[in-house]
Amino acid sequence: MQLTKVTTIQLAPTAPFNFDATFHKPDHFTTGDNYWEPGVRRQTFHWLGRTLGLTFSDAGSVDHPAIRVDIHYDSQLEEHYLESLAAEICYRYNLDLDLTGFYAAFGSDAVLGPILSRWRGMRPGHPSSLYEYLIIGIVLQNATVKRSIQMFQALLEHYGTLLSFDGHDLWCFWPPGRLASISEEDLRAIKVGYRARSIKRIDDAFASGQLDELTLRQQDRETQRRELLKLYGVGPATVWYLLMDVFHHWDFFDHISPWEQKIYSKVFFDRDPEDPAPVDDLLAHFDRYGGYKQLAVHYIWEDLWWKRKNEPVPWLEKLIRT
DNA sequence: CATCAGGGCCCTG
DNA sequence: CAGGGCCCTGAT
Repeated sequence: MQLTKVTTIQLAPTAPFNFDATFHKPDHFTTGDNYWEPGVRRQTFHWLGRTLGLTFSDAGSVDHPAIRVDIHYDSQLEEHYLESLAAEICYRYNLDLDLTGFYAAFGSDAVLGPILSRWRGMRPGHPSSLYEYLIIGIVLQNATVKRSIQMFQALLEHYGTLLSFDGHDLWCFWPPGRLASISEEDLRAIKVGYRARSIKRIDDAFASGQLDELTLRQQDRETQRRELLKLYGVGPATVWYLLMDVFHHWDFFDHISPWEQKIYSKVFFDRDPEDPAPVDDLLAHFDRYGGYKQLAVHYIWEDLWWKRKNEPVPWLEKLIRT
């Protein structure tokens, strides 16, 4: 689908704001639904029944931030639609997040201090809706990175829409309920394996109205956790990611998967990844970051992945099963 | 060739 | 609460 029309809006994040570290997370695997280069991020966006192509451009500085968003579309967008889209972008990327308390508390911390100044203004966040993130979470399960990418790409190519805009072709997610007429067998045929059942049931849950993202955002964390765990195929690992990335809770840390345990062990305790520190020791260690523990670990984690992007980190390469 | 684990989760006993 | 099984892939 060619998106030939363009309209532009400006967003004003709170200062400080780091464009690249917010709009590109080097630990997220890349597929054909977004394209980043310094100062520019292109991505598809499914919002209120419309498929859009978005180009985010850095139009300011860390201390005087501004984001230009070129919205590529094909049918008329009303003013109130643009307003709700802007609010949604703001939510997903945490453009209103106030980081001053976090920086004040840990700016002079021996470990965190240098990292905070290196990435000053970086926001946590994720481009996906709850539905989209659930699908991604399912294809991450029990698979190597390469296989996850393969499954996700196959899903996009079968059920998504290829959007052409701004000189790029990027895949856009399909809407919840799209899989109603698709059988579990159809999904298995594109090699998602036993995850077909989880994907089907998640799609059903949204189509039937059992789950509504905007309603769930208003609930407290434990309600969110409980509701998400009701979904077939969603367990502790997936719900942990969701509470952080989709629901933006920064003050809890209760799960560490085996591959992350090895990396944290090396980073925080300089332990041999083959003989990692117990999960409970790591969780206890994170307590020092109090109500900011997700933010603290996110900063340290992203710092590591940016480092790897610029130069190989030999011990880390071994732990990434591509 | 065969075997096995991988960025989990469900189900059973 | 422990452990087997699961789709597929590629490493060994």
